[in-house]
Amino acid sequence: MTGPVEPERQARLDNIRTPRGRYAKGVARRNQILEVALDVFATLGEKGALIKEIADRMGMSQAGVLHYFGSREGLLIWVLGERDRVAGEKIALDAYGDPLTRMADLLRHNGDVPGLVRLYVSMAAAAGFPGHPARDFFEVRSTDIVAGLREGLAELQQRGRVRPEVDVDAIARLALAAADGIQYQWLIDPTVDMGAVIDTIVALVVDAPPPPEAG
Amino acid sequence: MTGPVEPERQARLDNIRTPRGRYAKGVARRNQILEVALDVFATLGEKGALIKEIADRMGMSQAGVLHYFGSREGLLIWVLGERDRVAGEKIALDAYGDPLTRMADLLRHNGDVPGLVRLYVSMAAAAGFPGHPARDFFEVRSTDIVAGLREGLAELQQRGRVRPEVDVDAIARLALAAADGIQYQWLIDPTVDMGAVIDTIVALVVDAPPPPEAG
DNA sequence: GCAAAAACCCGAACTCGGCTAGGTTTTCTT
DNA sequence: AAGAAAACCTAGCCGAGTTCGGGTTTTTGC
Repeated sequence: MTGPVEPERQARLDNIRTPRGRYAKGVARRNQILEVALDVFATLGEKGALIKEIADRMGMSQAGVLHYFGSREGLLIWVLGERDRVAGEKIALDAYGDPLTRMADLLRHNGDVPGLVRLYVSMAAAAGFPGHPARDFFEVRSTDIVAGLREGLAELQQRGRVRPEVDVDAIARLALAAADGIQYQWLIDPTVDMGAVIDTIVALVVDAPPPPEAG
Repeated sequence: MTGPVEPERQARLDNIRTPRGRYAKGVARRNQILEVALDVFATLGEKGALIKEIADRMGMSQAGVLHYFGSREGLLIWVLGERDRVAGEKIALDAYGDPLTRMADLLRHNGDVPGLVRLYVSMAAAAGFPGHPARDFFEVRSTDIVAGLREGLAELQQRGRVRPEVDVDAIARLALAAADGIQYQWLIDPTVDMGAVIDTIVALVVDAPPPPEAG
């Protein structure tokens, strides 16, 4: 997210004492913590993801972990961001089909990591509180997702695979809501097929692609 | 929910000591606590809903409150049930239109009680954990809702207001997922119209009612 | 009506987890 | 090599839920 800034030069000119930034060891450690935390959340869930647990696995103290993230919630937010980044990479690979089908794929992939789904859902709930540190994260995130879906759907609409009377903005919002909702539906009943919900939307809205050069 | 049982007679015959059940004062107090808790959650949200706060408003001690519910989570579950009950009563009054439109109404009504929505969402997330005491509650609840929707939609389908090729079961699940998802969408952006998402589904699936006895 | 039983309810201690303060060690810069 | 800042630890505080023992109030059987 935030790469290492380098305000040293300008600050030097201003004769202002500049912070050094993290040491090499520090950034490595920080990434390790993130990795471990991701794993802990995935297996133990948020409830079991005590910073004590993470610290133990890292072979360091609680305070040591806190040193990097300030608070437990701070760590949580970074874990979410990391999860998004990883998922984003994965989805970028097989970037075929319409945006909704891609979303369905992503959801099915989420079926492998219940701990993270749980973390995501509970963080989202907590972030609903005004002033919550993660609120920004989710706000940006959902805005981006809706925008992406709308764009993709509008393109399909221009190509004639979505009927012109369909309100692509409404569909985009519906898809996001359904995707979010089905995840915690799935948490209490793991037999539900998360992708199917999005498929339902696709079936209602997206027409089959035209036969390849009928002739 | 659980009325005062009366196994005294049989137990007497068996010469077994029977529990007395709650006293009149007890059930009254319990209901008061539930009412207060509902209000506290609605205004302060789950984070601020300390049992200390509820106890203070009741003019009693934390332990006193706990006496009735065993644990904080126990209380939370009862609050959710109570909220469902109240909402159910309200929706029963204006029981017009198709089931989806009724659901949209309910969602819009939820816009008045952000604290409860927050509680619901975060509890649902927590209940995702295996063995969580609230898991049962949510399981039964969503099963019931999906069944109700499916039934209502099937009826509409028979009356010809839903096209025969539509999979009512899939739509029911989609609607529930969308309803759940839009709620926490709304938590982080209160400007979204929660009902609109369901309306989108209605627009896709439900045809206009036939003109009243044309001719 | 009068015990006795059971529910009611409190004060106080205990637990557990996040967080802070402050000091010590390690790493980097010059 | 020296000094400054990051890395990291120990110790302890604090807030919130939970437990426990015991006293008080309400019911109920006789």
